[in-house]
Amino acid sequence: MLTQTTIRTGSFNPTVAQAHIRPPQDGDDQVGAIELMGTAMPFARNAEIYGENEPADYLYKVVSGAVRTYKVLVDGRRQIGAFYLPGDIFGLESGAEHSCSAEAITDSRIVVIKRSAVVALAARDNQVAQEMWALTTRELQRMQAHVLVFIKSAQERVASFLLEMADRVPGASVVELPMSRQDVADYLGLTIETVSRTLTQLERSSAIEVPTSRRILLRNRPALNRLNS
Amino acid sequence: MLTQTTIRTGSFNPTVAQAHIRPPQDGDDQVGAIELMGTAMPFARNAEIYGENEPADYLYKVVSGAVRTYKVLVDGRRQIGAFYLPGDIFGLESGAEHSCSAEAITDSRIVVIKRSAVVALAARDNQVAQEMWALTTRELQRMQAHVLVFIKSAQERVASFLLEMADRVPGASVVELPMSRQDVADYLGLTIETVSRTLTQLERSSAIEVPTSRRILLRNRPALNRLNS
DNA sequence: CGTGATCTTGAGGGAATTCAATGTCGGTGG
DNA sequence: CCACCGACATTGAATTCCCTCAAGATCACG
Repeated sequence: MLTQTTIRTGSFNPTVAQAHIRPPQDGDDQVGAIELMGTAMPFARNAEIYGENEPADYLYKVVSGAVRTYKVLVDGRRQIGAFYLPGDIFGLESGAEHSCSAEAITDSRIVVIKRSAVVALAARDNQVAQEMWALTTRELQRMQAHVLVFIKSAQERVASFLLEMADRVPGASVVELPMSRQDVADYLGLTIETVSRTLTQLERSSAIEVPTSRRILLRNRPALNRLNS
Repeated sequence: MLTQTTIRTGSFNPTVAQAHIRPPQDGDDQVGAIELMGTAMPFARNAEIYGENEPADYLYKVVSGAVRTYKVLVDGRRQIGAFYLPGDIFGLESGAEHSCSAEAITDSRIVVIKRSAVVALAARDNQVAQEMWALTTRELQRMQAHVLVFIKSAQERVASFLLEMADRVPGASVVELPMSRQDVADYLGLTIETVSRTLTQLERSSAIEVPTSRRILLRNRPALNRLNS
């Protein structure tokens, strides 16, 4: 028994509206044709978007907010597989059923796309089919990269995480974390205490600055990159 | 610094033969149309099949033998992402370049398929396009399942591994491991010593039997499943 | 300003690693 | 056939890094 995590209460399981055309908006940047189908839905903080083993009839795209996907063991240990930020598409990991659960980290707006619509479109338009394949491949690469954190020390894991988050908002060297320490811990395979202590260490060594718990300044990227191995 | 692994010498980088039609053979079971294109190539034990960041012009299918895909950190720590056995297709994790390296674990025969041929086929035949997407999705699911081992104890990791391997040769409750303890360790995020000790523990508790180091009998599946959480 | 949720810090313990030595197996050559 | 060798595996002892348990600090919110 390693990490013991209190199980969160996912509370909100939406009845999904019909797909229809909508005008483009912010968060539209990852895929061409696909983003035009579907309708943005609000999800409250900690609301469940879908559950593991539920039928996977939809794909999802974050418009605003943030999402975590995760699996839990029977005893409550939780492993977060990925965080999704505005512009990201998720729900690709599914065959007939979702292989993970997904929850909104903060209040979020999410475009919900009927999978069958995408499949139908892909059947007519090979461009779309290729895009879906490519998108899934990119997700697979992301996972394979993520697995590397688990052979790293706590310092290295946290440094990798900060750099990873920083790279997702290009240019800025201030990281605004939407997720709690517990989320970070469950993403990195550490405990909340170790994450906290490690951030303090990094701050003491002047690699970062932590003005508020959710805002982190990268003061010395080379140092962090060195830890990133 | 956690696991330190001696870096293996991948030595053999094949010049790949032209794709052409060949009759079906053993190991043909995962995909319909795709397996008919390409030609089986021999790879020696520990030979490199492809390297990380090499252009990804081919897909691969194991006919006989076994393959590992992995990433290494600069200091030599290695994380194995997956093992592939006869019938399995690998190399899907690639965009333009491979995101992992791949090596033959034992002497192997591997069908090498020109990616462009698959893409061309997929462009004409939506069935094929769907199949490729589905195959990549399954790979993604496999990875997501694998990530769960990293929140488990050593006993749980080894038990999971044995059950996973056993499920890939349905029916048999004897697992014939093609890979070394080091490979297992780098797959599970443990050290070789911990893997060894854990197997001994499991044997002492009568959950398994280890007649030779590469052959493992599952004596008490319920006990192993309990550890699998 | 109290209350709960979240985060930080400390002390102590434990599981896995590290380091080191011994054991086993398969092959090769005398 | 057996002795030797190297690769691989097992076992032991000591260490370390992270976890657990516990207390206190900070923050958001009513």
